[in-house]
Amino acid sequence: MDGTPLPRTFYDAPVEFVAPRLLGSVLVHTTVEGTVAVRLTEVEAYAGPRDPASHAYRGQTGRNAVMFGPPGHTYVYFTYGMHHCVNLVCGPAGTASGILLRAGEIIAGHDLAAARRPGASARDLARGPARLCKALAIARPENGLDVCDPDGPLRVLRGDPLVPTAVRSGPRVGVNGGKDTPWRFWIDGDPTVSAYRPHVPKRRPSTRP
DNA sequence: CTTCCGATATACT
DNA sequence: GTATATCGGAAGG
Repeated sequence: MDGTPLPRTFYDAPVEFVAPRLLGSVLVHTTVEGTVAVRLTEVEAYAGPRDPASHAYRGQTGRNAVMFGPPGHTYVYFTYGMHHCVNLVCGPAGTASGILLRAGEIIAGHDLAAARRPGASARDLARGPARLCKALAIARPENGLDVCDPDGPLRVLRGDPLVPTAVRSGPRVGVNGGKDTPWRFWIDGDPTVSAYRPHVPKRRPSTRP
C-alpha cells in the first residue's frame, strides 16, 4: 500500500478484468469516529443490463442510479430490510457495471471496527458484504462517493502485489440468474473470505393449519 | 461445524 | 402479493 488511490482509469475497463485486480487493495473510511481500513480479499463482478444477476438488469431505478454514472464511485444499497452492501462502479459511464466488495481483513482501526461489530472475532469483522459495511460505517450517506478523490472520506488505495496464483474464482454467492458465471474472486486460503452459500429460494409460509 | 428462521426495504408481478 | 448480491441467533451434532 503506497497511500495513493487507484486512478479512475483503473476502474474504466471491463468489470471482470478489474475485479480480480482489486484484490489486495485497501478501502479506507474516515469519519468523526476515526479511520478504519480493510484489505480486500473477496469481490464479485456484476455486468450491468446484460447480466441477469445484476441490479441493473432491468434498467435504472432510484436505488441503482449511480451504477449508470462514471466509474470509481460507490454504489451502496440497502437489502433484506436491514443490511447495506457496497460496490465500486466500473467501465465507461452508462455501462452500469459494478464490483461488490464481499470481504476483507481489517488492517487499521481495529478497535473502532470491533466497537461497530460487537461480539465479532477479528476474522469476522469484515467477513461478508454487510459485515464489511458495518465495520467501516458504510451506509446510505456513502452512496455515490468518489473513491479516487485523494481528499475524500472514502478511498481505495493500491495494495501490495499478490502472487498471481493467489487469486481463485467461482460462481457468485446467493444469486439465481447467471449462476454459471464464475465472477466471484478471492484470495486463496485467506481466512477472512466468506463462506460460499448457493442460492436458496425462501419457502412460502404455508396456508395449511 | 450444521440447519432453520425471522427481520423487512426495494423492486417487481 | 412474491423475491432478494444477508446476517445473527437458536438449536442440533
